[in-house]
Amino acid sequence: MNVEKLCAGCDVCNQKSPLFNILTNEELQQINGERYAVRFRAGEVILKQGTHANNIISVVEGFARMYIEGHNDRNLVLDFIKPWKLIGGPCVHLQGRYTYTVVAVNDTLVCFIDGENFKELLASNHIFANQFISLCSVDYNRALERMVGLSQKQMHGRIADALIYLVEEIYQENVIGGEISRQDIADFTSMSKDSAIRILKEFERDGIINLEGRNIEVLDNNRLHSISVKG
Amino acid sequence: MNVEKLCAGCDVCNQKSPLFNILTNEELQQINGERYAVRFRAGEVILKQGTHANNIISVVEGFARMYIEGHNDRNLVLDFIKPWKLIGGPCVHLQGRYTYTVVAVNDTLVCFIDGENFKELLASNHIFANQFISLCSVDYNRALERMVGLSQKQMHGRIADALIYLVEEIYQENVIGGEISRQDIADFTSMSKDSAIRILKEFERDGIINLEGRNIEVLDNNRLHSISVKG
DNA sequence: TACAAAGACTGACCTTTGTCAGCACGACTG
DNA sequence: CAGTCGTGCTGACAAAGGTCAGTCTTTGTA
Repeated sequence: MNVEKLCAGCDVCNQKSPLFNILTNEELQQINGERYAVRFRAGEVILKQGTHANNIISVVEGFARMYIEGHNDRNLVLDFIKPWKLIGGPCVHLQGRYTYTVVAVNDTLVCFIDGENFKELLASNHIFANQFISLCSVDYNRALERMVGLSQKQMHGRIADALIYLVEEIYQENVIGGEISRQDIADFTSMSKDSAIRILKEFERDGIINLEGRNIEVLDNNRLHSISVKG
Repeated sequence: MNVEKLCAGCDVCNQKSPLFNILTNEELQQINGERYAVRFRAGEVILKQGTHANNIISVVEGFARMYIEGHNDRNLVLDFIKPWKLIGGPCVHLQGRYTYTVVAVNDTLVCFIDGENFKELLASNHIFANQFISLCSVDYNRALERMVGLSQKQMHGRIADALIYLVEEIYQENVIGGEISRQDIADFTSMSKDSAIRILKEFERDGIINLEGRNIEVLDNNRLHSISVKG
């Protein structure tokens, strides 16, 4: 596969990635060295839980799902991934295995950045390191927040949280697209698929959302927020 | 209060803290500058969720509980804190508010390190920064693991996980001491106090543990692990 | 010493959530 | 065109877990 076709090189491409914005051309070439880009088709595994964490990946185009393969064949969806999400930092840093799997939902273009190169860059540029720590901190705080939500809210609140997150953070419009299945929503909110469907239908009957095939249109954002708070 | 009585200064004291081990005396004086130590009595709030995150705290002596104040007056215990745990990194880095509360369980001696000094040290010593990122990564991966456990395992598995963690990581002996109440265990495993008591009693009847007042003695570690895996 | 206040414990009951079986519908495929 | 596979959807039922009221211990304290 011709990598150059996919990506012109970090010094051009990464102007778009906010984290890489501050780097000089020399620094970009440092991570560009062993970098390679791969295009994944929908459904393909980008990164597999349990494999050795050699690379930090940067999502350039497309849409993916990041989840933990948990107990009793159940998955816990951690996040839905858009550009320019950086994945794998913590695992690479511990020189361990990836603790989650990432799968392409749509066709997705991904850059694999060598973990050691990335670490060297962190060591040589402390502003970059500082920004990386901030990114990790955001992820950490979000994980704590979800931990509380998943363990303390009941189904209505969890579904409301999921819809709010998808609408406000991921889609940034009122319609959640057909890429996301009912099973995805169930795995994101940690409930059975049947229960997720039931709650969605209930929300539809109450005029909070509108279901058209797989699409979910949010009609009453305020009510959703109030359900989220009530738990 | 005379701080010097509590702590002789970082250049002496922090030989014990693994993270601060690698620092030179000059670097230690840099964080020692605005550092102060405070002794908390059992039950006192060391750090309150929602207050401005100015300090990174390092627990020097004692035992504390770190929890999130969640929904419907329920708490989620994130961790039990021994020396030399460092707390507050992510929150300080985002220049935000603390997202959790830390309360002394026993009398506890704590060092408050100025967040800005700490960040400067991270910027000037990349080995230190690297170790700090590793610490954060461990916390992050642990949070993910707990997220899966709390949301996918049922009560027996969650109690087993809690007991294993307390015995192997916190107490490092077979007896979990009376500092930890049934409510703490309930808040750590995200269930009601009554349910936690029920499961503990059941484990006692099955000969897996022995309850003597508040103390919990683990008799059959293997069975505990097998319950943890089964979910 | 006696009383009060916490915390541990138990049983009965109720709510939430999962499971399972079955149907409907659209998208492939032989 | 028929078949089948994946997914959405529904109702009946079962299991898990929370709530509540009340009792029993322990501990601290006047």
